[in-house]
This record gives sequence, structure tokens and C-alpha cells, in this order.
Amino acid sequence: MSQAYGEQHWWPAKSAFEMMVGAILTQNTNWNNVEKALVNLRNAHVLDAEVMMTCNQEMLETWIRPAGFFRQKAARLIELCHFYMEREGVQGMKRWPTKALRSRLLDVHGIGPETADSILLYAVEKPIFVVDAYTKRIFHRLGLLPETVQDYDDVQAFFHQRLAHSLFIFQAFHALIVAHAKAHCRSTPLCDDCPLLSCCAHGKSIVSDEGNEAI
DNA sequence: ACCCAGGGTCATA
DNA sequence: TATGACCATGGG
Repeated sequence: MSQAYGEQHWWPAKSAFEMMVGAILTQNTNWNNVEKALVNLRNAHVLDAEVMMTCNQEMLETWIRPAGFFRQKAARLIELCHFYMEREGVQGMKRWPTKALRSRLLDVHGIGPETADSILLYAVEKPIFVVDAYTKRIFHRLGLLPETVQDYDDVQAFFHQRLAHSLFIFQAFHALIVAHAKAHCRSTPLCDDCPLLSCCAHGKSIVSDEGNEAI
């Protein structure tokens, strides 16, 4: 996948806090829309936990409107700011064991498993595998991940059992999975040169069974 | 006029 | 435990 898609330079953020904000904003939302919201926040000079925490929620809503779900997300950003300050920023978070920090993140209203793990992997730089819709779809279709495994924590455990627990591996792999999913979006009928099929023993049978399904 | 996107929460059964 | 509704915008 590296050879096929190259370096992915994830996560595109100038600071750890900006990364966390992006993690909230991108929930079920196209990254293009998230970028517009981030530009608005930057122009307003509120891309900082201490500043954002004090700003008016209706103002926040207008800035992040392009990212959709703006009312929920504005409230979630405020919650994130409180968490960030209470934990003394990313440096403070780094001092905590991954498991304990993860469960504190999950206590924050509006932060679920994927958002928590994205923050842990890309902002706090803890070696933890991020599971998203792409990951499940791709590996289910390849026949590598049993269809019976659907639950977030179960899917994550599946990969944790099979991959080296390396920050670099987890960061790069998740990024490449997304790159692969985007490259073979629904516009592509079938990919003969699919870098995953070529290294998957079940590839051919999956392809013939699924017909013209991409990924 | 659809469909969906790098989810999460809440109400039902 | 397991579905379904809801949140909202912009791009294909």
C-alpha cells in the first residue's frame, strides 16, 4: 500500500489541539467541509483551547457551520477544551497510560471510540489502531476480517493481535486504508491493480463473487 | 433529485 | 443487545 499510495502525511494539522478539533469536526463529515470550518476558526484566532473555551457558543456555531452538525459540534468543542485544559494539554495527556486516558476521553460527551482513538494516535501519539467504516468495509470484503466481527472494540482487538504495536505502523496503516478507500471509491467499477487484492489469497474469488463492487 | 461523508447519542423494543 | 432517528453541510 505504501508503494501504491505513497506517504500520506497525516494528520494535516499545525498543532495537537487543531488535530483534536479536526477529529470532532470530521465526524461523519467530508474532510473538505472540515477544512472550511478550520479556516474560519483560524481567521477568528480561536484555534487554541484557552481562547476557544471562553468564546460564545453561537459564534462557534457560525464558524464551524460548513462542517455540518454545527450545534452538536460546537458543544462538543467546548467540552473538548475543558478536557484539554484539565489534562494540561497534550503534554499532560502523554504522561497517562493509554488505556486510562482512553477511558477518560470516552467520558467526554461527543467523543466516541473512533474519535478517542484518532486523538490518541495522531495527537497524543499513543500506538493504538483506529477503526473506521473504511477499515471494516475493506477487510470484510477481502475476507480477511470475519463478517461476525462488527463491534468496534472487537475489530480493534483483531488488528492489535496481528500488527506490531508501533506508532509509525498504526499511523501509516490507517492513513493508507483511507487513501485506498478514496482511490477506489464508487466511480471505479473494479480494480485489477488493487494493491490489496494482489497480496490477498482470497482476492480472485472475492472479485468474482462481488462482481463489479469496488474495494 | 438523489447519495454520502474519516460518528455519536438517544429513544425504543 | 440491537436497530432506527436524528443531527446539517457541501460535493459528486
